[in-house]
Amino acid sequence: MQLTPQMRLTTQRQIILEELGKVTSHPTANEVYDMVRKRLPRIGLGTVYRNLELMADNGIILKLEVGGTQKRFDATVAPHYHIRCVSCGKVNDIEIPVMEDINKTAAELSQYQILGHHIEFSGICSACSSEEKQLVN
Amino acid sequence: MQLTPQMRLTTQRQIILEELGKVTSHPTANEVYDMVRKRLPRIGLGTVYRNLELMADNGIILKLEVGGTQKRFDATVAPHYHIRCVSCGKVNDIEIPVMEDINKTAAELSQYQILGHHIEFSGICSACSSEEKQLVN
DNA sequence: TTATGTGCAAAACATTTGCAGGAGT
DNA sequence: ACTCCTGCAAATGTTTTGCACATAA
Repeated sequence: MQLTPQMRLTTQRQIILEELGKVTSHPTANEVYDMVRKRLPRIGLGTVYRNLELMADNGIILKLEVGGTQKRFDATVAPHYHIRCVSCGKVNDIEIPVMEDINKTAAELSQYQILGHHIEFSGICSACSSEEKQLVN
Repeated sequence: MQLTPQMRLTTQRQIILEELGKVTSHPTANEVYDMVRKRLPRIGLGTVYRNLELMADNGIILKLEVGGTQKRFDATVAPHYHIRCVSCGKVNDIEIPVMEDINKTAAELSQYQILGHHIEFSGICSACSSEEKQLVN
């Protein structure tokens, strides 16, 4: 997708951005669609996909290419890391300091022009581990 | 998918594993299918998916949930990190020492039971950056 | 006014699954 | 023999796209 300097501020885009900003849950495109549809019942899923993609390309939001089958979106563009529960699939932020220096290390140890990095932890969230205990009993 | 202790050694499984072991390119399921089909022309894509999934669950291979639309598979199960070219989409290993300690840090700073982590760098590979130069000229 | 954006529906991909027949143990 | 596994094809799930109409600038 292209960076279009003349990107119009449409109602759909405003509301997508507002709704994404309200949550910390890193929703999938379909979840954003459901949230937005409460306010704009006639919006199309294609519009949601197109605009999330466009905003991600323009650095307004973050597209997370994490584990699981669907892409997720995040209104927080400042660098940070994520943790995914292997049991329920939910993705959360994790408050670990960002390692700025490893990009330099990576540049030295590879033939690539490094653009960035992302860390994804995997684990079991507290909600799922208490469920697990209940099942065992 | 389940861990079945009585997992049979079929021709299909042997060949999938052999072919995956031959390459360092982290192929997608479809690419594995193409490789395997040269030796087993009647194998089904479903069989490839089923077996890659099964082997990943048993720790025989690694399933990479990296950027891009498709999952990728890796015969090297020892912990290591990856780098993806944002231009051509290829995924390579990157020889950066694995940080074992950050799992502990993550456990302290979160409510999760940490199982592991993965780092994915993004950048532009040397092949793509030389192409880029040619296009500019 | 006019280029850009939207809704809708179809298409394109990626992956999973049901089932009848085949093969490993 | 008795499971487990495979090939095939259909189903499912996710994302992209074509197009006629709508709308922001």
